[in-house]
Amino acid sequence: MPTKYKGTPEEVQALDTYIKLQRATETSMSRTTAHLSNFDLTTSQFAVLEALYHLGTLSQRDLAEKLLKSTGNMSSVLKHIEKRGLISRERNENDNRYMRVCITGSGRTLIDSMFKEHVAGIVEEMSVLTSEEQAELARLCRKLGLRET
Amino acid sequence: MPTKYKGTPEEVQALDTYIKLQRATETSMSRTTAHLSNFDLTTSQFAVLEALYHLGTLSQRDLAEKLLKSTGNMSSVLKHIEKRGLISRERNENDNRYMRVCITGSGRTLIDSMFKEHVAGIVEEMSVLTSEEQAELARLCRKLGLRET
DNA sequence: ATAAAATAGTTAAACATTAAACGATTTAAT
DNA sequence: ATTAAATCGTTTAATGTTTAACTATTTTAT
Repeated sequence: MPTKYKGTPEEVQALDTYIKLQRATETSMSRTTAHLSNFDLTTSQFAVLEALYHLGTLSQRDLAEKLLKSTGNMSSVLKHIEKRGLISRERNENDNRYMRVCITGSGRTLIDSMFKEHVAGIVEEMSVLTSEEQAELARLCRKLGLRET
Repeated sequence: MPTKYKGTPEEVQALDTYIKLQRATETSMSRTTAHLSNFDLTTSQFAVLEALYHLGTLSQRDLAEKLLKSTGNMSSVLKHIEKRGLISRERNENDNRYMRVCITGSGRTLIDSMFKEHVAGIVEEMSVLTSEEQAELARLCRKLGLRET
């Protein structure tokens, strides 16, 4: 998907890499999250449940930081999965500003029932790349995302 | 950001690569589109304008395919930038099902005024990678996105 | 101790996004 | 020619998302 933009070779390469990164990520994420609708989960809801499942109780602030989302977004997403009984919330007794967000038994059961399938989809998605290519892609992403060595 | 998941080495590497790809893309896209708010443009609105600017008149269906979005989404995004006078729409005379979406003079002027800055931001973002690294990242993304050699 | 600053979470407004139902138009099948 | 199927765009419902204003709580400065 080379851009139509006429620029210096440096600009053309940066734009080309940029758009390919964007497209590949979009399509990869789309393919690997399509099955979530079978469990009536949105990608955001799944991300929250998965974080709580693997990391344990977190505050909404910590969740927002882990997931790169705003606190307002957390309020909204948590409201839905709380209503469905997949998570529970209570005030932190030591500091009443904080909420302690926990995954419930029901939420844990749901993740238990589908996480293997989820991982299998990701392994399948990544299997077009060799182990060495995956390592190199991870390295380049780390360098790009952190903007540091 | 290695996952907590205990799996086979293949699973661990796939998950690690997957999450790094997702995070790097999110942060890169976030950094390179932050300036759009200076022009009262959302990323979706900018994507539409940029496509029309560089590709010329397109139908809403074609726009949706280029941008990997639904036709319902196109209806919504186009409504906003049409109201603002940045694009115009008319029915295709040969086939009345189609809309012909054009960027207006006003829309063109807006993109003219900020596209160089946009490109500069992307070049700056990508500049943490050498030219060879960018080429390799593009290659890996192409392979991953298309799921073909 | 008290006032100011900082922090956590909620809410509202605005826009994005999709799926599904829908109406309008065109094409294909017979 | 008529019917059936396909295609394009719109709308609605539901959810996601951010920013900014807001409340409540805690911490800091004096």
